[in-house]
Amino acid sequence: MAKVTRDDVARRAGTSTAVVSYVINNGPRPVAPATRERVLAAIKELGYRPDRVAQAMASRRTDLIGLIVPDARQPFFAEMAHAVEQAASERGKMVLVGNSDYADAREVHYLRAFLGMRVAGLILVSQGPSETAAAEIDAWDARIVLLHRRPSPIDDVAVVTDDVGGAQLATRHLLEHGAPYVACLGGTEQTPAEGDPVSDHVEGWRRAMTEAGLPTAGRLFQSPYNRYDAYRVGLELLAGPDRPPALVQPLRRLRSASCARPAS
Amino acid sequence: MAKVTRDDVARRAGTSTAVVSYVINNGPRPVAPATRERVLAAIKELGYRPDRVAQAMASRRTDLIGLIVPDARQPFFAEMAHAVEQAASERGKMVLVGNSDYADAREVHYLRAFLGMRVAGLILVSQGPSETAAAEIDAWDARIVLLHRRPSPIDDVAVVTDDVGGAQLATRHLLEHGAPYVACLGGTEQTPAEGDPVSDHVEGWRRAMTEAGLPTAGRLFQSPYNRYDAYRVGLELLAGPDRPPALVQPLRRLRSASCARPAS
DNA sequence: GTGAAAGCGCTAACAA
DNA sequence: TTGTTAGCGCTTTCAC
Repeated sequence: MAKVTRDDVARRAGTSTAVVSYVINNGPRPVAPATRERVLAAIKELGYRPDRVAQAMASRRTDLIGLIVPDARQPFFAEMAHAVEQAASERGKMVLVGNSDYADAREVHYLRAFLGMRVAGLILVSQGPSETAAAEIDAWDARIVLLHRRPSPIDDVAVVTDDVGGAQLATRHLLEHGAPYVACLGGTEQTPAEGDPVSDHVEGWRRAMTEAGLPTAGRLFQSPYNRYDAYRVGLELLAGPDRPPALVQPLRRLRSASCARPAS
Repeated sequence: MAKVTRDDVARRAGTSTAVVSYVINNGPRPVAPATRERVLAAIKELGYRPDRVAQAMASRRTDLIGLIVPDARQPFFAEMAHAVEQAASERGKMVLVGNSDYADAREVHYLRAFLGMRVAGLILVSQGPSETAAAEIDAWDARIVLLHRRPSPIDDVAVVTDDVGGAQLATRHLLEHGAPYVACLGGTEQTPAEGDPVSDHVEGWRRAMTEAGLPTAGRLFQSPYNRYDAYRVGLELLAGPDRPPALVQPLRRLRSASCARPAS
């Protein structure tokens, strides 16, 4: 099937190519009802589909949203990706998904690729503080939003949960229910970076314990950063000789969110 | 930061715009080493990034791969999407992901949107036989591949597992291990469509039972099409009065695959 | 309300 | 090996 272009439609409808555009885009100029009908009929008869690439080229904007996540196989990010896709779809946008696999290089790779594709917007669930990523973002003054994590080198609008507050609330809640103390199972704490959800959870737990006058020493447990190991460590902990009376573990589930805007 | 175009680079390097293209694309014409150096230097100095949309427009091909799945939140499809993305990324392609959410309309929507975006290729994990989807595919003679499911109205290259054979093997295996009979937990069997993995699994189980001279009546159980309900039904079954001696349940995990090519 | 035409930034003939 | 230039299919300004 030979490609049908806007010119074919115009010819068939006996109008100019501009009018065809006006009909397709509902603007920017008005079109007489009768003309519009002729154009629509021609479009249907010819099976015309506008070429989105050409549209993007001429209008200088795409209908693409880029989404970079550490690993979309993880239920938390899978859920996130699905939600983003749904919201985008409702607004006539398509979503490019990239997995950074927790690697700086891949994060930068997708940043570069997506921005080069002139995405209308980019959502970045950063996998950690990365100077190269920050530099890459600066190079294109692009519309980007950080989600879930707010690594310090990148200074953009961010949508994050109140991780410190949440963990603090949870811990306080358990204490109020009579637990003598609360242990915390908090991921591998290497460089407790600000803006890292797990670090923030641990911080929230620490605050709640401290405000209750309880020591935290020896009550923070760690496991590799995935559900299987966390589960195993949790079981060991609960079955061991020093079974804690209560335990908080950072849940990876998006609920409410707060929005931080950079000074700019 | 004002947009840097290829023309700026050419001017800066003191060459023509064509040479800049030759350098960027490593062809189609050779470039003298010295000239190449000047161009590369100019690119770096100016922070030039080729506009992928313009490239696509001019070359009439994008670096986009479309992937349509029923629901990327499900581990099976999440795994699949990740694998596709990884393979695409290795080949310099980006992946557009669309969830059909098991709805014809959404499947067609993404088919139309992705093909309109002139994706270089499209992978469709169909959510079921759909005449409209088939029609949409025919409308664009596009490069598409069916994955996991091969609904009858769509006649394209398909990559699927041997679902009948797999279930048959599993059932036979259990019987050879001495099970008096094998029950099957097989999803909601509405219209046992050919090419639907679960229908095929059931068929495989049926064949193995039949070849062993065993009746299947009353031994096929059904549950809604998700892991939670399947788990519940499975538990009930195993705890009930008619606990079957052995049970096969279609696993949703990709292993080996066979490739069917249409007559064309 | 409609049409002519100038780009959008790049690729790839074709010419030199 | 390098340069010139005609498009790619569409949007949008501007004149009618």
